[in-house]
Amino acid sequence: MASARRTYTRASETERREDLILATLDCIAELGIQGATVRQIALRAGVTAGLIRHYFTGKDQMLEAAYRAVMTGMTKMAIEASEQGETPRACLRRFIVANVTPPVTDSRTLSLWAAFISHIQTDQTFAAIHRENYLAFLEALEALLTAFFKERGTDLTQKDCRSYAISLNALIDGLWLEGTLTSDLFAEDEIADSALSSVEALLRLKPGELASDA
Amino acid sequence: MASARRTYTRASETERREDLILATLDCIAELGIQGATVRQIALRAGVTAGLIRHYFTGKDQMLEAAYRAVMTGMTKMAIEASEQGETPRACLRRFIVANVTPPVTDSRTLSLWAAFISHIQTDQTFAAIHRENYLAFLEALEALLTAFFKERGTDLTQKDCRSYAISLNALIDGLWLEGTLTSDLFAEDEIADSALSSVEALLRLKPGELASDA
DNA sequence: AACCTTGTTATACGATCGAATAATAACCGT
DNA sequence: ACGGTTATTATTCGATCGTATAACAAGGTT
Repeated sequence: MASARRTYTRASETERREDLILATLDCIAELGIQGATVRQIALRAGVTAGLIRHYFTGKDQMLEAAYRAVMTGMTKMAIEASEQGETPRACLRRFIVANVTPPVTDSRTLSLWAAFISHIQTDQTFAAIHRENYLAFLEALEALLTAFFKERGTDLTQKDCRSYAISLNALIDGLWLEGTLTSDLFAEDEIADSALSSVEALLRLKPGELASDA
Repeated sequence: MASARRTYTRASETERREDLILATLDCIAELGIQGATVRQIALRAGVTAGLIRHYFTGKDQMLEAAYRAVMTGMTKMAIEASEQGETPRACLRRFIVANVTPPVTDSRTLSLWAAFISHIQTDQTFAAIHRENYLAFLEALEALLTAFFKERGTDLTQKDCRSYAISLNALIDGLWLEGTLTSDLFAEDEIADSALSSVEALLRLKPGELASDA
């Protein structure tokens, strides 16, 4: 009566890592970071807990990998959206809207983001990951702004561009936060409309100069 | 050789609760929410772990109390700062600056804020606390805006006022976040200056109309 | 000064955590 | 088809978690 061992299939390293990271994110989003235990994660990934230490040196390293996955996923979605625009103006507009509408505004994503942010002060690696992504986002925004103003014929010092990027980034972050945390308080397109008209105001454009389809 | 018991002094209920909450916040800020265990909290509060359940029904309830303490503390500081202004314009300006400068921009506070935010999706009580404070902040901002525009003679529909408040709140939140998370990237007054000129832009004021001392 | 209330300590319990180790089965090269 | 490699499972370990309970001492009352 030897109890049979579980049957299993071997997976490629990248595939397995990905599964484990996704399972980690599921746990954090649904159960909080407290509920993201190696056992719970393994359960969701369909493996046993011991396997985690075969792919990561420990739980901490896996959390770091998960943080990277979340942040790069967010910026990637926004950048890809902007690349679908045909003019610098459309690119900028798409980038802004993408950041304050689904799938970027997602309660699950926010939950993950906040859980990791709270680790930045404690863990130096998390701080480094944050900085990487913050600077990448800022750079993307600066590039979009530069192209936009160049097309308009407005010349812009690099300093002003950076200053605009910081403000716009703050506004976008804030609207993303509010719109996601308190989504039931806002109408369908209220946040997106607010984002566009606010950006127009921040850049000292005329109303509709960025948002209108004309 | 009976081992002596610890000597202790009885404290008033409010005092003891406060100590325990402060100790909780210390733990979360320095060790992360994972490190905020009943034993560690009790250690910092100078009591033994069992006492916690004499003042709270459990650890969760104490965390909720701690969350309330953080949020009311933040909004209180900003509102008190605004009340020191003598004109509606000064009140608004002070309110904005207070939200993006110390002691509100404090890495410790941010750490606490994020840790609690990540619980909002999981715990309904945390969601309710968040909503209370968000709405209170929005109301305070709307009141400041109403007074400001009334003094200027600009009439403003309630809808526009709300819309402004949402945008301003987002900008303030975002700058608070960036300025605190990445404080070493910015010069002394860069964030505060950026906040004021951005608010001017958002409200479609002329540059300096809000910020200048004139 | 003896008593009563209760804030506080001390200790124990069961559950669960992350990590380590040994056994095993799946896949690959031959 | 077979043997070697190793990805994966299974099991165990010590530490630590939140909670429960009992013993105790501090401070007020009479």
